[in-house]
Amino acid sequence: MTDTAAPAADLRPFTRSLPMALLRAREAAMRRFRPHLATHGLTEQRWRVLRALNAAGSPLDVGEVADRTFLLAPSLSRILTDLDGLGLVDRVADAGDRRRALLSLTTEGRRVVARVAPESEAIYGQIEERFGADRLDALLTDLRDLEEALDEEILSGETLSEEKGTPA
Amino acid sequence: MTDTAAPAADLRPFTRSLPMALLRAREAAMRRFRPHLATHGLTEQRWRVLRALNAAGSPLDVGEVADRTFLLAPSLSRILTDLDGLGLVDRVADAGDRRRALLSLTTEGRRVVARVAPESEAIYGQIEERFGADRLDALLTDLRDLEEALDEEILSGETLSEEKGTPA
DNA sequence: CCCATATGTATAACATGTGAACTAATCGTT
DNA sequence: AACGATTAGTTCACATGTTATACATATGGG
Repeated sequence: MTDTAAPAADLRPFTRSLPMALLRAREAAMRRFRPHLATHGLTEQRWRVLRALNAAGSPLDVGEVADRTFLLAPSLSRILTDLDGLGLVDRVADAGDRRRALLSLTTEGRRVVARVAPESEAIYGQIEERFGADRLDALLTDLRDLEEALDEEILSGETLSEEKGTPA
Repeated sequence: MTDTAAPAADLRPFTRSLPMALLRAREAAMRRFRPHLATHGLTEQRWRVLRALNAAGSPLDVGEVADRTFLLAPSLSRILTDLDGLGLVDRVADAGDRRRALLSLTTEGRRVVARVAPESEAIYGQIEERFGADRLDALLTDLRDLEEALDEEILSGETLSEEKGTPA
């Protein structure tokens, strides 16, 4: 009695679902990076943290790193404990605001980045080659546009009551 | 000692990283769906399983559902236990091949799909409206192309110099 | 000063992602 | 029929995602 054939509702097939398409494309890309990172004992997320600190050059607080790596605070908190334990990242309390923890790469952390970066960029080069560098560039622009379009005013009519209140 | 300013390596900034762009765009989309699904006690992944079974109309085995929902076997196994426990999905052993478990929606499962589908499609309509239906269509095509380009010969090729250095 | 509130970060609890090992059933060969 | 190899699914172990909550320090009135 549970295997009748009539669908209960009309739903867009997965092949036309944006979240599924984004997930699949991302997974196709990550399948190329993950084995490489794994040989260096890194996960994708740990690598994102190392990259962010490397690019910054100067210490960042946890919130900054969360924004730049697009990691949620609980995940980042665990990852920092791990990277600290591995001796790749240094955590020191901010002297001016002791709620903040300032993060920086250790010497060993920089060494790991220097070792992983070239091959990581090489893999990226392969992706550019396969899909076309110009087309990839256009895709990145589209994705950025999409993100901006979707991030605006996320719930219809819910908030935005913070406006100046001046009657129309 | 750990806060010198010179980056250890040249790395593409996150703003030009394909995996990050895909992740951010997907998250922007999912932020719109998640609250809706949560009000029905559904996670994104459970909803994908219900959709797949609904679209199929006839029972599917676990492997088929894994392929269609793009879920890995361990995740799907747990999710099926949950959906079974919730009374939304039925699991019966295949008579012809007793390794297989045949999955179908229960009556209650179909009821949930019928309840969730309309609003889910409405949210999708909002996304189309914001980004442009035609542009979204083109994006889906690009993403499909990208996936195909990256999935080719990744298993057999071993194109990358697989240096067997000792894992750090 | 004292307190209420806000902010930065961490922890808890549960669900999923990921790679590996495991179990049970089937298949192909002999 | 026996047996090794395959296949479908599950389970394990650990890392991350997601939401809610806790905790500490800062900040802004009274």
